[in-house]
Amino acid sequence: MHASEHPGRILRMALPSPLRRLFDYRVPESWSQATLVPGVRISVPFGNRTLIGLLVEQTDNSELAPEQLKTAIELIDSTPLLPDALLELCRWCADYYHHSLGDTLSVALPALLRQGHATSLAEPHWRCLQPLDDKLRQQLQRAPRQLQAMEELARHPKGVSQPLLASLGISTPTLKTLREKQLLVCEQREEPVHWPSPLLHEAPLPLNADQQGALDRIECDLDRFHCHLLQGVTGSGKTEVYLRCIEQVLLQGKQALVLVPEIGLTPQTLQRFRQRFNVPTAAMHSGLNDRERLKAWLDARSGRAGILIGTRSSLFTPLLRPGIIIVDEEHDASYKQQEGLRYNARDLAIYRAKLENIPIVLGSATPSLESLHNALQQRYSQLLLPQRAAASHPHYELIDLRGQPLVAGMTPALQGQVEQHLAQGNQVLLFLNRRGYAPTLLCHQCGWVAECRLCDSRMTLHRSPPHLHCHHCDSQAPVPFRCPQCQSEELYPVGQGTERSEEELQQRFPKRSILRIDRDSTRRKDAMGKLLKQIQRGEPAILLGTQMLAKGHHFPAVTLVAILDIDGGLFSTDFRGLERMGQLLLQVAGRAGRADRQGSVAIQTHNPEHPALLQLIHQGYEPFARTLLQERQLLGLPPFQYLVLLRGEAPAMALSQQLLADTRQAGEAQVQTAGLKVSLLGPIAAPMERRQGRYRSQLLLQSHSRRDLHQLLQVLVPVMEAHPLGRKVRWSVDVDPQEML
DNA sequence: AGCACGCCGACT
DNA sequence: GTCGGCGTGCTC
Ligand SMILES: [Zn+2]
Ligand SMILES: [Zn+2]
Repeated sequence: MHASEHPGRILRMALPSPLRRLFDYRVPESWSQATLVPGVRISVPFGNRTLIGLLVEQTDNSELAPEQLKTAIELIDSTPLLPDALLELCRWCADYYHHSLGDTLSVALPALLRQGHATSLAEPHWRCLQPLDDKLRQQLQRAPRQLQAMEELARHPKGVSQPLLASLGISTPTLKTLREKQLLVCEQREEPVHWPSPLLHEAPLPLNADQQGALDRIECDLDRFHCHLLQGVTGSGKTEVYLRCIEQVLLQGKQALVLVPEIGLTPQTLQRFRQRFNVPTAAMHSGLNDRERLKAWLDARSGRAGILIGTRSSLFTPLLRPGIIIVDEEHDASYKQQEGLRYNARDLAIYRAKLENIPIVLGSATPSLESLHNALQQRYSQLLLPQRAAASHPHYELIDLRGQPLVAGMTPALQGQVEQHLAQGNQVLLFLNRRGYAPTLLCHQCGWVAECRLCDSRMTLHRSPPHLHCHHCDSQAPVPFRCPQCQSEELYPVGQGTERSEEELQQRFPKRSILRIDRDSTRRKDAMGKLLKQIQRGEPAILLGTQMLAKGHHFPAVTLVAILDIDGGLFSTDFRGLERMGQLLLQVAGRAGRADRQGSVAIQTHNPEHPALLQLIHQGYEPFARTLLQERQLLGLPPFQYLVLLRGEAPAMALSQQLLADTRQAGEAQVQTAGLKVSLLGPIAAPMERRQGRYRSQLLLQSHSRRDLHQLLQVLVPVMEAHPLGRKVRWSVDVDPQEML
């Protein structure tokens, strides 16, 4: 330890680098001490480049000798970019997921701030200085562009921002000309921070008794940390409860953070919030450009926005006066990041609520087993919304596929039902979770199947346009005309994808409109909107689609939902397979039924006796989930024990196996010496050994104790970092893994 | 991760 | 002779 000659003159920085440590710098002589608070951005020399990092703390001693330290370059902020709570959240997150703090902060901050952009988005505003009278019109008669600009600005005497004017086709040179004529003035302006009143734009909907009960419970702990699990079936009015909670929070002058799944942030969702409240609602989703993202972030931080709605990474957005966090569809897998910093936004949201001492509401019709377990253990309050606001519970029916002749993947019985519902003027939704034409292309003569060059998987056959496509690595290939093995021309598609079902449905129901909704049919911009519009008209139609159809959208004219093949979900290799199946099934089923009549749900299966499936449809989600919880307990799986998955992938299997085997050995030694209660399983080859040309294997750590797991990783991560194979093998630490694949 | 350095094969 | 492959080391 070296003491510096000037106390407090060493800057401990988190830098955007995967290195899991902090870096010390000297303060330039010229800087004043006063403004150096943790959380400000500072640019520093790093190797032979310059990086922008965040100040973590100031100290007067360093592991390194003073002459080994470089001097910081530039102080970018006078006030911290992130408030204490957010800094603490990022520190905790980096620690819990064993990630570098600098990289964690990079995930938390909008790209423009990482690059050093200012924390204000003041825009030039133009305002007119003279009324646009006839005399002035006369003067500008021969300058139509200038006249257009004056007309626009005369309509908005308070001024209009330059980008908005540009979008109306009014160019900056035109405006500058008018300024020279003393007709306009330009000023830098930021939007006001105060909220318009009244807060409400429209009156809230009346609540039923259950909704009121849930709201009362949440309101009674509005000023402190508490976690609520709001469990309500589709159509039970969860969103209205959210809106009423938010209203209370806004009335106290505080803000709300609403997290939604990746595909949940539809224009309709946003509209619902903006229609209810006059207070600005900021949205953050993948469709924003860097500037729009920064604007939303700054609006939340400054308190300008009363509500921030966003997907996973919005969790890291600071709020000036945090009041509540809502996690909608809390069971959704998209809350877990699947690469880099593998955080779970739902779990971090709970920790954030604790830090900020505010309530959090987890909402779902089909809660994750983790959250349900916590509610059953009384760690969360469980708020039930059992009734569907309008329609009654749908009617479920299992259809045995065994030995049945199929057309478009449907048994004769199901075809009959479809016909019947269409004839009554209703819509029918067919769910098939498989894109493309067929999952396999097979040679009838020799048994050859089209496989991916880079993965241990089969290529999916697509017809429009014709090609083979690997859904695991995105590689594509032309459809062969002859079998590459035996030259036969008898190449047959095997299995049923949405494209093929669409084709067969058109033959089976030639007079009906068939609307296919999957990633391929909605790829073009606007295509989704068009399809939704057509569905919303309510004319009889068959809607055929994948997961996309199940999430977010409501189809009031649908009275029959059919799941063409549930069996894939019943026998997944992943331990969450059944949980996922149940959640997806109920989510799809929730599309059935309208206000005035009961909906039907038909489920086709080769396993009509499957106990979990029977329990789900006869007793509902919670009994089904309780059974799964018992199984998890017996098997030592989450939420009863905790898991960490160490993954490795390399150009050869031996490399990643070796790294993980050595890691395991180091782990066993540590378990011995430190007396940790952790089991190490593996390394084993991943369920799909080769993916994108890389061989993958994994080492599983399992324990009753999060503390022991954490302590073990504290040793193992440096072992992997220092291992000579740690470079050749791409490895990652996945705490609380979502998928084992 | 990024970037430099350095050591070997194969090209003008 | 040098151009460039990637193994190795380092980043306050
Ligand atoms: Zn063949
Ligand atoms: Zn592939």
